[in-house]
Amino acid sequence: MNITSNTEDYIKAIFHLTFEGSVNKVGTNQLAEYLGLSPASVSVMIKKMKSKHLVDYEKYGKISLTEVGHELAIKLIRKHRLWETFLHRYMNFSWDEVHEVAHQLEHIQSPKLIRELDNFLGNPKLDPHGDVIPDEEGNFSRTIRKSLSELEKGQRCRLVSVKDSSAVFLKYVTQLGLALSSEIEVLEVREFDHSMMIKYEEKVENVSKKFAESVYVEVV
Amino acid sequence: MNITSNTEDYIKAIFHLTFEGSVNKVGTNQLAEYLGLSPASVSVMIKKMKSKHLVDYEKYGKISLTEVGHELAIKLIRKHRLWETFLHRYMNFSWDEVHEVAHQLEHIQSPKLIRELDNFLGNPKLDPHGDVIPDEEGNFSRTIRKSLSELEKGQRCRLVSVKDSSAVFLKYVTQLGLALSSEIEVLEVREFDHSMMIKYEEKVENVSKKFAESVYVEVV
DNA sequence: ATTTTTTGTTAGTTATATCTAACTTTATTA
DNA sequence: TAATAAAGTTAGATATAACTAACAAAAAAT
Repeated sequence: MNITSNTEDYIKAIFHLTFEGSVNKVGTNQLAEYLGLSPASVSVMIKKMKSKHLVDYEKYGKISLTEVGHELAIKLIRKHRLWETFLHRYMNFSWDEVHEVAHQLEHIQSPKLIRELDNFLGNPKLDPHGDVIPDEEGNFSRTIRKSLSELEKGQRCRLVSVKDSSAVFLKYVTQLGLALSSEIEVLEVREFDHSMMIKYEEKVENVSKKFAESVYVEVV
Repeated sequence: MNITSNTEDYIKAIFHLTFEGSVNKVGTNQLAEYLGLSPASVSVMIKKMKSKHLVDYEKYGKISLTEVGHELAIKLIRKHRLWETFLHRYMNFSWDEVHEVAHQLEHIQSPKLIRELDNFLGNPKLDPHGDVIPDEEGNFSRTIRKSLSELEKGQRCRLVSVKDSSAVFLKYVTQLGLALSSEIEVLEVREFDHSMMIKYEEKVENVSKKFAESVYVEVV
């Protein structure tokens, strides 16, 4: 019973939508939307994954990972984030370029390679987006992260990670002149659309609610 | 018209059997044998590859790579050998461990990654098995290599590369105490089975014809 | 409570890539 | 040259994983 790289994509997707999301179960349509596939394809695939004991699922019900599926997901996250770190540090990839290639690299099967890579990188704790890298046993701190949108007028914070790893979003962040560790002050929060006026490094910019929700911060 | 990683395996196999072999065309059965597949599967696949202009082929005829196929093969060889070098130098992989993982890594699609990797490694000319790494333009010196089996009694040589990259063979070479650059003296060549008695670093060993054919040397 | 909307499933098709079994062509040998 | 052996092909089946179209169940709204 070997797991294809396709199945790995499903496992990771379910993990992101459940464990890392706000709910702990996900529907087939929602999963299909996330993966960019038709609900029909997902429906069929989930049935196969159930027979492989990777997911808990009943017809017309919601999907969640089994213990085995959960462990596989964490291993994949670990691989993905270690590769991202490698690409960023040694291959001169910007933080908006790492995701796509790391997505390919995470499917490489070689426990030794991952152990050695982790060691080569000095057992990093965070990836280029500020996300925690699980250790070899799958342990990792689950810090309850606060998004910029939760702050109020006058509060100051430091950018610690991003919710969205897509190139379009990260390019925008970079273009604004923001990066991990940037210190931000909330100058104004508009009641109308929850957009914010923020100040950082002598710059003053207006950002949307959607943007503020995609940025994780640590209040200082 | 995108090329699957499966098709890439066929291209590399044809390259190894033709350009790197003694003939310049190969039959479906021979290719099937090399790839560990049934002749039927290969027959079907080659037809598809012909329609994609990757191979020259006529029914019941022999297979050879087109210009496009040849260029793709060299790119794959370049990727494979750069990854082998990386694994050997930085990930503590022995020369018998690199092949399998490099075979997975060579399918990663990212021209930037390969450029950066090449640069990171200092544009290496040889991989851990002593094979030449093609440069970005696909150029590489094709030295006519001499195998140990071609030497006569009394000749001395230096091990420069190996014909076979399989773990079983490389482990045997290592076990014998041989490695790249080892200096070898041919003490005896048996007419009976062409086995050889060789001397290196104060050791005297008997090796088969098959072994001697799998080792490339430079006469000194 | 019934209709409508949303969500999810099944059936049938397609594409890739493999297999075995049966058949055909080419090459070798008696 | 005719029989045999080797090499190669085709047909039909299987597995994975996707799709569309049609249908069914659950949830929401009237």
